[in-house]
Amino acid sequence: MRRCKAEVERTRQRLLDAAEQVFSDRGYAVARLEDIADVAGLTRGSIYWHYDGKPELLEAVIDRAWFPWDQLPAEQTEAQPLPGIPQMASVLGQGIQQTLTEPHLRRSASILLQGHELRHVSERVQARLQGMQKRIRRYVALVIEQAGAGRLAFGERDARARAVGVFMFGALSEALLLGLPGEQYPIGREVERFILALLLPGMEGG
Amino acid sequence: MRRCKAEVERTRQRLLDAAEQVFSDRGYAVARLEDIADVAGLTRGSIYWHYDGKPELLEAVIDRAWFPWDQLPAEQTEAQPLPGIPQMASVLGQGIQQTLTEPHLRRSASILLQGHELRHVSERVQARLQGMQKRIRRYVALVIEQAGAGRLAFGERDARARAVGVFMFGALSEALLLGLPGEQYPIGREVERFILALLLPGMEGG
Amino acid sequence: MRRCKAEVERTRQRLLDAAEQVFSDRGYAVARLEDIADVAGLTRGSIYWHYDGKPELLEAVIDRAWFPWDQLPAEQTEAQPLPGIPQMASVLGQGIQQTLTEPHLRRSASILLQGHELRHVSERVQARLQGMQKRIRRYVALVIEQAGAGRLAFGERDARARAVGVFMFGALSEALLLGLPGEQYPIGREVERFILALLLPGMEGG
Amino acid sequence: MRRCKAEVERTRQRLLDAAEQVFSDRGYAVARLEDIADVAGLTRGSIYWHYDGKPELLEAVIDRAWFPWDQLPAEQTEAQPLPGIPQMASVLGQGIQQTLTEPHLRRSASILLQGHELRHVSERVQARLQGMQKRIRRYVALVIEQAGAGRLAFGERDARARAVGVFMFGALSEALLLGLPGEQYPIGREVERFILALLLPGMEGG
DNA sequence: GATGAATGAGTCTTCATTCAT
DNA sequence: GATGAATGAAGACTCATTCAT
Repeated sequence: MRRCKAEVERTRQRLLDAAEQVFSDRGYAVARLEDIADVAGLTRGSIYWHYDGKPELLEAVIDRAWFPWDQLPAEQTEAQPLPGIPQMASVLGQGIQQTLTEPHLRRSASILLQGHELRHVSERVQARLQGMQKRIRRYVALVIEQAGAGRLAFGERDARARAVGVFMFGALSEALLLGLPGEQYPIGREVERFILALLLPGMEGG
Repeated sequence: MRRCKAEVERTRQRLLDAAEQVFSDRGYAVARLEDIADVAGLTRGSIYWHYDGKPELLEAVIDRAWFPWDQLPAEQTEAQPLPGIPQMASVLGQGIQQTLTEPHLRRSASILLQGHELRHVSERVQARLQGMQKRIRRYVALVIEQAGAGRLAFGERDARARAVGVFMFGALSEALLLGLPGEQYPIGREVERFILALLLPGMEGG
Repeated sequence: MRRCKAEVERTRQRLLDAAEQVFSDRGYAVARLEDIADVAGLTRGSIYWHYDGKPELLEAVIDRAWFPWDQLPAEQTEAQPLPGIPQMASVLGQGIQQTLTEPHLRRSASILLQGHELRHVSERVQARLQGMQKRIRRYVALVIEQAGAGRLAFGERDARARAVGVFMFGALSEALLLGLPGEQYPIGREVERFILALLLPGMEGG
Repeated sequence: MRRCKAEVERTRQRLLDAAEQVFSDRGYAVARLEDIADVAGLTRGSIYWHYDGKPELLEAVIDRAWFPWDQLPAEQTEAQPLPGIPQMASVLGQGIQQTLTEPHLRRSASILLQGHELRHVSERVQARLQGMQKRIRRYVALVIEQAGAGRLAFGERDARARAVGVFMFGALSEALLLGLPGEQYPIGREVERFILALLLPGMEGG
């Protein structure tokens, strides 16, 4: 019965897909390993060959999920020059849109936002959320800095970067909690517009 | 032991307080009725005298919770004239701040934001969130309308009202999910500033 | 609030009626005191003023129930001469018919036949059944004795009396277990006919 | 621990045996799954691997139970010629005796006769009883028909068949409800004698 | 006499987890 | 690698019973 490594890997991915789906649909606490196994076409018992238990399965799901903003540069580099504010707004807006539209991303986001009750399961959830927030803020701050260098009062730059992060968080949370379908509503466009509305006035007017 | 009506009412409130706390601390699914009973100083069984079960207890908690924005006027009336944008920004900012600071409000908010998994328990959760969002948007739209009547492009007013709602949602979600303590961070002030930055430019400049 | 004795007695009867009904409908073990209280128009708590608990309520119901054959003479007396076999057959048949038709009797019988599981609740149930059986047998034996004195082999008389008892038991059990309505089927007449068929041949032919 | 198929089947039988015993001893409503598990040498939880719950366990017990009269021919066939009345009486009498003596049969019968309260659990109980009654009656009617063809008034044949059924029902019920031990009392012999007394006179005398 | 709030023991049921095969 | 039987702990819910009013 020994299968090649690729085969095993495929099974693990099927398992993660299933877990992702069930965790996001029913919520981690209510999700049953049997449901996950069913979706994956396996049995409860076999989950334990691949993962140590339910919490570890959750962590694996979380660790596998990569969001558009996870690749945002944290620093100005020669290889990857920073965009201007309009382009950044577009990138972030599209990130939101994609996250809400692409099933895997949407499910992963839904799991991460499942509330601080997951704290008791894995502190990695909160760490992941914090990391995402920090990354977005840092990126926005960098772009703002470059766009309007020197013209912003001390602290103002960070406040605006934070505002962008909060707004994105809100767009995501709202859509997921209220079940707004990503395909129909141009949430990404809204995000883009309001980043522009928020950042451009203070920049251009300088 | 039968007590006078007031005593019974106090017991129910104690029960709701306890449920609020335990539901928000551990999450609804993980919360044990025994914990709630313990916190309320009662026994598991007596919960069933007052409520039909765990879901009904959740609904009672949700129905009891009133947030600052639940009282926002949905229409312009003579008795209650609409404020200007700065005052509105202040009101909404303080609402966020109060919600994150006052324990009861914070817990209630935490429960409502516990993710769409609560859908399977009570559809009232989502209805409540939607209602809150609508109320805030309507209010903001009214104030914008009054402040800059006629000067906004069609649809622009609602878009901005929506943006305010999304931002507030984000501020709340972020603080609750990441466990930011309301007392230390001036989140309300940030909300206020964001609203001003978003709404004033388009108004005054008109 | 003090009511006269008659009033109290009426309440107790209402309670016993309710208990009789609920015990026979749902079965003793499944019957809830709340159901009984509801039917009686009282509350759970007040049952305890009249009876010590559920088992005692059952006993009270059993003790109140009187079946037609409970009055059968256990001995030949001058005041109450024994009937002939045909008249006895008629009496017993009518007893069965009445028990299956009259609601109170039917319910009581249903409770008594609820199986030996009631042993664990009150040994009075089995004692009652045994008593009924003995009484019927003794009576039948007396009547047989008188009708065909001397002509029956030793032991034969008791065997036939026992057979009559068993047949009546069967008619009752069958009707109650299978839910045959007393009003529509002439079960009593059947009992009568087969007592005749069983007893007359051996008597007359002698 | 997974064992071979035969082992699993043995476990199921052990479970059914245990359920049979506990259901008949304490009564279905009062029987605890824990007791059943204990008797079977398993744990409460494992019952749910094999059956969906308590009611389904009851049904499985009922469906497994086969009484002597379940094999009685429902029709005259060449392969299986009908017996005469004396032989039939002997067969039925022995059936009763065996049912009261053999532990499995006695327990199964005890469960079926546990009263119509089981209606609320599974309508299969009543259906089973009715089926048994019908089968016995049909068989007796066939034998009577063959023994005294043409000499019985219309309807008389069925009435006597019914009487036999009722008597058997009574013998069974009485023994079970009053706890008469099958080994000591010749109840089967009594049934046989009753049947003869009831059927032979009308046949031979014709 | 009656009520209804409160108790606490009892039981079903679920489900993560283990492990022989 | 995978299966499915079995475990055991945990939790929701029921209900007889108590008791202050």
